[in-house]
Parts: sequence; structure tokens; C-alpha cells
Amino acid sequence: MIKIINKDLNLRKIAQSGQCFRMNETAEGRFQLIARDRLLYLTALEDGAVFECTEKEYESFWKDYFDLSADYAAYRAAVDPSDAFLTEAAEEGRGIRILRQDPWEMLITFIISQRKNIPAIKACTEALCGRWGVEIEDTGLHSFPVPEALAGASDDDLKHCSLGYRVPYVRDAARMVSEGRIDLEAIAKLDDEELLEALMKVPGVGPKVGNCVSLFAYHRIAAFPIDVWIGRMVDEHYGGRFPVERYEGFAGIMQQYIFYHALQTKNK
DNA sequence: GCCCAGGTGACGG
DNA sequence: CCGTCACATGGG
Repeated sequence: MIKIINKDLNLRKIAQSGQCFRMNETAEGRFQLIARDRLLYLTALEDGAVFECTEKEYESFWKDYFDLSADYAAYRAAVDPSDAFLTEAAEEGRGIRILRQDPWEMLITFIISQRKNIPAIKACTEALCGRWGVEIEDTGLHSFPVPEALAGASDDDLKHCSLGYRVPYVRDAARMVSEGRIDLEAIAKLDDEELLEALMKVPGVGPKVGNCVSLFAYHRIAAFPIDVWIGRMVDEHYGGRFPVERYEGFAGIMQQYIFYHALQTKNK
């Protein structure tokens, strides 16, 4: 058990922030998270969280996964004080962190995400995991399927996961990765622009999905994905263009605060 | 029945 | 370069 006290670590906000689809609050203040081949349970604290794992697991994996070396208070302090909207969004989103998730999983889940709401994305993801993932130590829970597993799936089987018109996107992306036509590890060394370009060679990946993968898998915190929600917020509060230059190098953090704020507002 | 969801690719101008 | 449109599926 690892207890982390940190005012910028809020499990519920992270789970609801739309960046991850396999972190769920299974009981009040208790969270289940599946990442790569790992299953983790966590408990929310007022300011922080308890990680149910060994110190070694925390230090070697989860600390980095939750980006716990970064100072999010500093990011929030950079918010333009004359920008009342972002000031409020950043305060509301205090506790959100940008996770370092698996590139392959992010690629597929964000290809699926287009024209779906978050519950639907989660349902599709769980369907894929249940059908082609590997069970994690007799828990009945499954890891996200490896590329070869999805590459070998039939279109008909994929269709039963409610992928709709995205079936060819998922199938072709899986083939590209499993055949080595895109190397998701190797492209990590590219700069932001080249990385986005490489990701967008995958069918079904445009600027929005590419930026989400850059941000949530490769931790390119300058990436600023624009979806319908962000688009609305930017139109409404910034006349159509967010001042990314004011947040040079970390606009993606601001993007996440704005996205969370938009979802919270909708859910009221 | 309608509208919408963390968009993209094809097509025509 | 731009704008428009179809693309499955499920929930409100």
C-alpha cells in the first residue's frame, strides 16, 4: 500500500476526464484500473490516493503512469489571470493529470472514439478486451488485446463489438502495427510534428485522434486535440482560436481542464 | 421519429 | 485550399 498525498491527484476527476476508458469507480472512492497487463486498485483520499501495490511497482510503473513527478500547480499558476473562464476550469480540474498510457491501446480506443460518447467508447473497449484480451490472473478481467489478436479477427466478429463503420479502421490499424508498417515504439523518438504525421498515416486517424494519441500515450503535452466539446468552448470563450502560444509546450494540460469543465457543465 | 457523440475520408469547387 | 457529406450504433 502506497499512500500519496498530493493536492493535484484526484482519482475521480482523472477517471472522468475522458483520457482513459478502463479506470472505473467500482464503489464510493474506490477505483479499478487496467493498464497494459496490470490491474490496480486505488482508494481516493481528500488530497491524493492510496495505491494498492508494492513500492517497487509504484516506483517502477505507476508513479510514471500518473505523471507524479510533474508539478501541476505550476501549470495552473501559468493560467492567464485575466482569463476568468480558464481560471475557473483549471481550478475545477485540479487533480487531473495526463496519464502515460499504452500507444497501441490509445490508437485503437481513440479511433473508436470518433462520433461516440464516452460510455459507448468504454463499452466497445470492454467488448474488445473480453473477446480478444488475456485474462488477468483469474480475475475475470482482461487486458487490452495485442495487435496480432485484432489483426486476426474477422470483420464480422469486430462488428459485434459495436464498432460500426470503424471496423475497417480498427482492422487495418491492427494489421499496420502487427506487420510493422508502423512502429509505435520507434516513433516515440520523433518530434511532435513528425509523430502526429506518422500517426495520421493510420486509416481513421486524423488530427483529433492523432493529437489524443500524442497527448495521452506519448505524453506530448503541447498537443491540443480539438473535438466537438473543445470546439464549442473555444468558439464561445476565445472567438474560435485558443491562445496555445501563451501556454507554449503544455497547452494540452489546459485542453484537458477545458474538456473536463465542458463535461461537468453538461452533466449538471 | 429526432439529435448527438473526444471525426475522418472522399469528393467537388 | 475550402466546404459538404456519408459513415454504424446506442442513448436521451
